[in-house]
Amino acid sequence: MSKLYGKSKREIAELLRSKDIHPTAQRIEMAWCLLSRPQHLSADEIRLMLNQEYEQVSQATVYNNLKLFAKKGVVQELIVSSDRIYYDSNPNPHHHFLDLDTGKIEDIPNCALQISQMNINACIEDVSVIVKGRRKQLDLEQVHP
Amino acid sequence: MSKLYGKSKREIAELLRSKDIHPTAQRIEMAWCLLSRPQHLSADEIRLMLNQEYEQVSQATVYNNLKLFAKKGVVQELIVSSDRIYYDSNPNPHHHFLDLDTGKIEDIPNCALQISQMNINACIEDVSVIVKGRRKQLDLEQVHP
DNA sequence: CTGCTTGCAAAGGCTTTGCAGAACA
DNA sequence: TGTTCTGCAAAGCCTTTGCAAGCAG
Repeated sequence: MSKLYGKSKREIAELLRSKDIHPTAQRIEMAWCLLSRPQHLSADEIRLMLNQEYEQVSQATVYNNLKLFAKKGVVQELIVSSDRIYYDSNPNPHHHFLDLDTGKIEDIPNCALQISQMNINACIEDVSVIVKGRRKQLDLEQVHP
Repeated sequence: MSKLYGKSKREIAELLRSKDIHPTAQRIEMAWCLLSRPQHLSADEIRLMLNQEYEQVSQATVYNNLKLFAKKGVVQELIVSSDRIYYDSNPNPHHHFLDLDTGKIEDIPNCALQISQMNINACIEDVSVIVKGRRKQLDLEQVHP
């Protein structure tokens, strides 16, 4: 399995093809931007990032392709608040921490959270854990600035 | 601690007062309906239930009071899909199962799901687990009708 | 040439809000 | 009498969709 992040655009095109997605210029830009590192972005954040210098991708295309990416397993839709959908550049199963102070979403490493028991009479397709909290202030200077 | 469900309207009024909510007619109807049993309802489902026979509560009031109930801990906001917010009549911490066939949300008893390990450097305020899956067909007649 | 994509604009759906009138203490 | 609450209508916001034009194989 190749690296997850920091792919070249050529590699991105290949990844898209491998997921049965026709690699158009817009899609390559979007995936390249999203998959540059672990991150959690809304459709609008992605559109703004892409169009900073000049208009590269339209709003409709951003929305449509994000849905497509999620369906094909390139990224993961993340439902943490009711305002908007976030897209997680890590498509593999893992859990999330929402920092209530900053609103930022972070991945929880699988080693940091384990579900020990699950007695549910069903074919389970997905388990998502969302932990909400506030980062501890380890730095005393923040208390006495 | 008194029973959670099936309260009389008088008891509902008392519950609301205990949560620092002025018990108006509309609020009592809403809470009485919601807290009649364990359930997960959207704002619109609640409005429809309340107004089946005659207009009791307006849309704006339903939305405003649900937000108020959630803030005061009478019910719990449930974010499982991006389309709408659900309100859970059980305000205590627990987890949820989403049936992908029916779209119905069910509570997962705490005994059926346990998190064994959680190494997160933060003050945790909430942990929500959403399990998505399909109920197993235990009835063979459904396979050979 | 044909099917897929893009992008604009409009529509859709849920939720929030401004405001006037009603209810209540 | 003053504050709180309700309800109507409109606005807001994110997202989806219809459709014509563009692009690619």
